[in-house]
Amino acid sequence: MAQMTTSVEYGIHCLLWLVVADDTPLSSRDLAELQGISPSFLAKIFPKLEKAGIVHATGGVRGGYRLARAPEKISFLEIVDAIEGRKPLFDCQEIRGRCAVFGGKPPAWATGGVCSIHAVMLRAEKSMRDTLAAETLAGVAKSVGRKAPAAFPHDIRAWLEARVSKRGAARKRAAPS
Amino acid sequence: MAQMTTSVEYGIHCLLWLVVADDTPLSSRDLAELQGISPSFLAKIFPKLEKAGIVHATGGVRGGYRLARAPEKISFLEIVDAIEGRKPLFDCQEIRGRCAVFGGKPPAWATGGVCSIHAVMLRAEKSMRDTLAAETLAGVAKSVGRKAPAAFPHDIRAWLEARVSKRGAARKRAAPS
DNA sequence: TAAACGCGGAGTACTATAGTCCGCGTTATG
DNA sequence: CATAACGCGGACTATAGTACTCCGCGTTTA
Ligand code: FES
Ligand code: FES
Repeated sequence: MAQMTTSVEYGIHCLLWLVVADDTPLSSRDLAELQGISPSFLAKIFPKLEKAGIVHATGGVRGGYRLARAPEKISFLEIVDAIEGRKPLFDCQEIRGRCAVFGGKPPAWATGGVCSIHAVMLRAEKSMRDTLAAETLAGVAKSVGRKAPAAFPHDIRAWLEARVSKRGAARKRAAPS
Repeated sequence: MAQMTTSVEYGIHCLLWLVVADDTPLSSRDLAELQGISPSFLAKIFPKLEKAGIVHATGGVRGGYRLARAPEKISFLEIVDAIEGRKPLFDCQEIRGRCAVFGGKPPAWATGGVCSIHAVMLRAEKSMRDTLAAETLAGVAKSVGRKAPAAFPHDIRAWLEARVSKRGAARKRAAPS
C-alpha cells in the first residue's frame, strides 16, 4: 500500500556515490558518514540491493559495495522495487463481492475480472512505474555532475582517503600499549 | 508519503452507487450496509467528500448524500485528493545538504533547486496524477453498468425500499409498549 | 590476530491506518 | 411534538509499518 520511504532516498543517493567511485568498493559505513545518515539503518538497505543484483558486495577489510552493472543499465524502477519490495499502490479489498443484495454468494458477473475502480488504479500505477523505468542511474548522475564544481569529485576522494588514514593512526596508537 | 488506503476504495464504490441513485439521497449507513462495510468508518469518509464539493449532504430523517455535480465532471484525482489529503508520493529529506565534505554549511550549488532524484519522483507522481485526472466517475460507472444485468439497478432500489419499510415496522413494534 | 567488512535477527519508539463509540444539532413524520 | 433517522465531530483503541539501534556470526586482509 505505502510507497517511497526514506530508504529509497538513502539508497539512491548512495548508488550515485558508487557511480562516482567508479568501481572502487565503498563500505556502507563510509557511505553513511559521508552523507550524515545512520550507518546501522543503511546497513539494512544494501543487502536488498545486493540480492536484486544491482550492487555487488565484497567482504573483508578493504571490502564494500560496487555497482554490479553499468549505471546506464540500472533503472529507478529496479531500485525502488528492490528496496520497497514491489508493494502495489492500491490494494483492492474486493468490496464489490460483499454487496448485500448478493446475500453472501456473489454472482460471477460481479466478481469476474478486475474491478473497474481497481483497473483505474492499476493504470495509474503503471504510468508511475513507466516513468521510473525510463529513468536510469547514469542519467541522473550526469545531471548531478553538471551542478557540482570540477573540484568536487576530488574533494570526495580526499575525504575517503582521510578516513582510512585515520583508521591507520588509531591502529598505531593502539599497538604500543 | 503513503497513498491509496482502503478509504479510497470505500469512497469511490459509494460514489458509484450515488451515480446509480440518480439524485435521490442515500445515507452513509445505507451505503455501508449495502456494501457490507463498517458504517462508523464510512461516516468518517463522507464529510471529506462533502468539504471537497464532490457530494452534497442533506440532514434530517430522509436525508443523505447526493452528488454535488454531474459524474462527468468528477475526476478520480479529485476524489483521491479529497480523501487522502494530497500527500506526496515521496518526501525528500534533503540528504544532499548533509554531505560530510560540506561540514555543516552546504554551498548554494548543492542545495539550490530540486534534487535530481526528487525531480524524478515528482515526474513519476505527476504521471500517476495525470492518469487519475483523466478518469471520471461517469466513465467508470458506465463500464460497471455494462457488466451488470439489466435487472440489477431494480434489485438495488428494492433493497433500499425494503430498508425503510423495516424501519417503519420497528417503529410500530415499539409504539404499543 | 585484530580490525574492518557484509549479513541477519531481535528489539524499540513513533506514526499512520482502520475502525469504534458517543454526543450534538437538525429534520421529517406518525 | 416526540422520536427516530440523518450528518458532523471528537476521543478512543488496536494493529501494522516506519525508522532506527544493537548484537553476534563468518569472512577477509593488512
Ligand atoms: S472491489 Fe476493490 S476496487 Fe472495486
Ligand atoms: S536530497 Fe532528497 S532526494 Fe536528493
